[in-house]
Amino acid sequence: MSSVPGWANVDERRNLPPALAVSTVILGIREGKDGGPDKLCLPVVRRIRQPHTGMWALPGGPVDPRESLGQAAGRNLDETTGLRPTYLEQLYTFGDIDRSPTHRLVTIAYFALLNADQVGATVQDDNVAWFDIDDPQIAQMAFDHREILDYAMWRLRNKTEYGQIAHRLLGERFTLAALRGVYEAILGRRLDPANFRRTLKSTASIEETDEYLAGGQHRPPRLYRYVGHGPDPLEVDPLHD
Amino acid sequence: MSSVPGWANVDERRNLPPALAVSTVILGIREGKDGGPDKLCLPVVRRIRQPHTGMWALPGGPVDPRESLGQAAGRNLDETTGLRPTYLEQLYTFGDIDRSPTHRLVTIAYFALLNADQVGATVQDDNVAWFDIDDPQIAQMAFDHREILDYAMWRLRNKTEYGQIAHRLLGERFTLAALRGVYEAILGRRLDPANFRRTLKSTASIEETDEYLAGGQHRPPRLYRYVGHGPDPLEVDPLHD
DNA sequence: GAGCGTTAATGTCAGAATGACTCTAACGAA
DNA sequence: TTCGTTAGAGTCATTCTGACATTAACGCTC
Repeated sequence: MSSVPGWANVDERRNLPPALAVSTVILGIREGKDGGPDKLCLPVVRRIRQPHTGMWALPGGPVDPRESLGQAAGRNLDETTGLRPTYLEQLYTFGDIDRSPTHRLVTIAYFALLNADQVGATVQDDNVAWFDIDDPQIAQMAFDHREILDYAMWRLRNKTEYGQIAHRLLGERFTLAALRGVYEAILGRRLDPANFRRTLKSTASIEETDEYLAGGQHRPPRLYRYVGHGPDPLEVDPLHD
Repeated sequence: MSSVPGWANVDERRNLPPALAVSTVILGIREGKDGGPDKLCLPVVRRIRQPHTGMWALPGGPVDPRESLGQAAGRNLDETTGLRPTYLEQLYTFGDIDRSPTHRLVTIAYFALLNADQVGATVQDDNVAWFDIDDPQIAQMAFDHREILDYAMWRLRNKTEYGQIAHRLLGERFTLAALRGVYEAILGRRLDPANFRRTLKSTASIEETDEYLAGGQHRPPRLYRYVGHGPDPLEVDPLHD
């Protein structure tokens, strides 16, 4: 383990308090190419400092003493990518001793969702890029960020209540086919359209509107709306679910 | 907000890095009194320092720079209560600005389980006590610890895989009735013994032994064993579930 | 030892939920 | 008008679930 300019060396850092940071996995959905299934995608930032210079990393940064953890996640996200997601939830805190080669770093990981028209709309910057979730270019990431991403996907797939999550990846109104695309992207398998319709119609959180999506080549699909509980909080607090 | 001896005052602490601590919700199970349902219970410690002096709090303490977060939780647990649980899992990180009246405090909450013969076996100390989960004496706790406890219960109830959790609250071998008692204590309602048996027999993680529990007044029940995946890790890492 | 009370363990049955599939409706394009 | 495609409703067999009945095996009492 080598000493890096600007950082305390190994012996010194043992007595420093751990640095506190937040990182965020931000997922959006993008239509599948030529009839393929929809894909989850995310923005990542290129590291311009030591360690892991040049590698892709999750957006994030230090926690200011005057802000809460959720606020820190939202602010860092805005500053590095210009994104303001509609959903933000705490994932897990990573604090292994050697997860950063240069100093002791404790990172609170967050999980965010973007609706369709925010996907791709980051600041113009060569150091920010979007990748599909299975793109080989992010098979390796800085620090343990690839593990954080895998954990986020695991959590997403094991959510019991999808209604909330699916509707935040789409807009205010959506077709059942679009919603099914979201489910298929998350679960990684095709779903029967008829059965999907039946089960979703039996859940109370989605209701049909009187509008139809015009302009398509075939029978126009009805638009649906998510009727969740209450307004959209910036941070979903699991204490009050 | 008053200045407390030994702590930085409000203006000063705004520029200090947040203090990092761990706290643990440790649950065990205890047989119901006179035929009643089994009860979940936990040890708590009395605060002997500012703030919230005299109130009950979750066991915990600061994170040492040389240990991982899980190690910090286990060590603090052992030092304050003498307990070494068979299961330890990270819950959530609490970091609101005003959760401590005296300083900025970020707490990583952990969740632990004890098997039956560890319940009540804490160090001899007037400042450690065991309470049933619904005991009015812990309706209020120091800091936001009551919210942490409520969140731990919510998480426990919403676990999809109970086999692992239930068996760690019992010993190596257990009867189906005892296992049902655990489920009933967690879910807070009675379960049909016949249906409970059926569903559990269909899960692969529990297998029957050739032994029976002797000494009872009625037909001796068969003993079962949990056949989990691999050895017991001190810290369950959700990345590799 | 026979009968009784209690718990262990198995069996049955109806209704709900689920997956695979068919059928009809409504659009644009040819 | 016909055709291809997607929207949306319906059918049916299988599985899952909750409620309840039945049999087995102990200790206890008489």
